[in-house]
Amino acid sequence: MSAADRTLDLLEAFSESGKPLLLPELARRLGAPKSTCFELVRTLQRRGYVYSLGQRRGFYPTRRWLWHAEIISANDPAARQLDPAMEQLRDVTGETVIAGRLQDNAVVYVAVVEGIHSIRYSTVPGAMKPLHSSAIGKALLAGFPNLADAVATLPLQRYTENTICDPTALLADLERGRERGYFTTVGENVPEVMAIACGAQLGGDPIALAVAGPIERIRAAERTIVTALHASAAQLEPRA
Amino acid sequence: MSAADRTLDLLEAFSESGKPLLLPELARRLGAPKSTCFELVRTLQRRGYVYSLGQRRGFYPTRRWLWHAEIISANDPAARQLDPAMEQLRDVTGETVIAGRLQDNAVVYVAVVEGIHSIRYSTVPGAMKPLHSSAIGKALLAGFPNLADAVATLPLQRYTENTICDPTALLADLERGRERGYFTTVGENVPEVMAIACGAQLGGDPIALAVAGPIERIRAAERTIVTALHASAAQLEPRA
DNA sequence: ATTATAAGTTCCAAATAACGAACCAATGAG
DNA sequence: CTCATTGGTTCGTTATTTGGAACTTATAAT
Repeated sequence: MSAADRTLDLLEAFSESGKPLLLPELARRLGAPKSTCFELVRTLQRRGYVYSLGQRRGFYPTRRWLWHAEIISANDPAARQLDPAMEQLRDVTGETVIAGRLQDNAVVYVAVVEGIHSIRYSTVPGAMKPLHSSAIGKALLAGFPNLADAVATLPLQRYTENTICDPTALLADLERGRERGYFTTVGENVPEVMAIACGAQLGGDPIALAVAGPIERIRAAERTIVTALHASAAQLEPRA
Repeated sequence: MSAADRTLDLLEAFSESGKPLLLPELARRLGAPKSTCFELVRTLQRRGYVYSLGQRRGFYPTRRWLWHAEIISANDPAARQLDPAMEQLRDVTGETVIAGRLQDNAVVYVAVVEGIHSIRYSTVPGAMKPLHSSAIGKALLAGFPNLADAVATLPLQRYTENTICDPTALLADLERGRERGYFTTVGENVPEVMAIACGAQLGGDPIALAVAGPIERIRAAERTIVTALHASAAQLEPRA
């Protein structure tokens, strides 16, 4: 395993633990020997990305990560493309708009623009959702070439009474989505929440856009939302 | 050079460029062969930390960095130690309080608590200052074992008419600071701004605390500020 | 004080990633 | 349409890093 992976593992380990870690504990979390972690920590320390709390009091990442990450995020060209499209979508629908992409057999929300209603679907960038019970997940799944195989390997865990846990039913649902050009979840992941999604391209990578909110409001505006979604998706990749 | 270093180099390269980079350009910035960068980018892409803008349109880091960095920074125990001490210092002095550490022959502000006056020294965490013209820089310099050599290698760039650009004069100033236990700048970096700083330890790493504001106010309160600074510095490292 | 425990550090053989060159493919110019 | 340019990708050898065990040092308990 590469040291780059190790570095990311370390970042995630501290992000998850939320507290300083001692070398053996870090080693346990990274699944690496102490000596390897030692070397890694030493490198990051030399570069000012990790500091020591003192002898036997553990290590912790510095704000240098945040510093660079903020600058990078502020200049993110994807966000520059995405944000206008998503804000327009929010303005047309009034509902929360989400962009998601695939990551390790799950959906990760890469951008969120919250709706205008006080009762609205509320979430954060970075949140992760299962593929089979989120509208974005379905839209992304539908892009798979060998769909049946993909579906067969998914856990299809149940989240609500509406969750589709049967592979055949899920395939049918996806097929229906493909035909009409959009995908929905109706309380399949979070009760009371309905979302409509369609696939899009962001710089070659497949993503999906979704509009989410209370079931009644979304269902009532389904036509409008679908039209707006398709327009936004098309707007994102004008040259594809 | 380790892949961990390479990963940090990449983060910094994107932070500095502020725009997507093509593989050859990235390789140039990292000082590494294309193939190495390719492998690195591929790894980061697989982990969701970098995305491709599309064929020949370059790569860019995702918000996943920000996501983790924010969580980590929110739980930073150094900030937890530092913030109370700095807030207390702010309450006693009424002025802006800064904590800084060394980074690549410069001071970087790691934490800032702004003062209560409407006319006050105002800055942000992450700001960088030269060693020879900032109070924090002087306090950190004074911790160097071979001080004369260190001073000799510094550029000593002029910022204001008060900036000390002569190595001998700077050494004398530092020596005076060592004797009395605190360091000052009086309009040497920013006109009208005076700061008083002293060294401290934060988990073994040397840092410095400073109180900064308009020259007259700081000078008038010099005694009070120095006492409060020493108390805070001692409070930070109770067991050193 | 003494000892036990566990963190931090070093070392060397074995595994792995880095490097450079060569190759493929997409864009843009003529 | 063809060709030149250049970004992206692969491959095998070389050099590094990794990983286990052994060692040192600091804390905690007796």
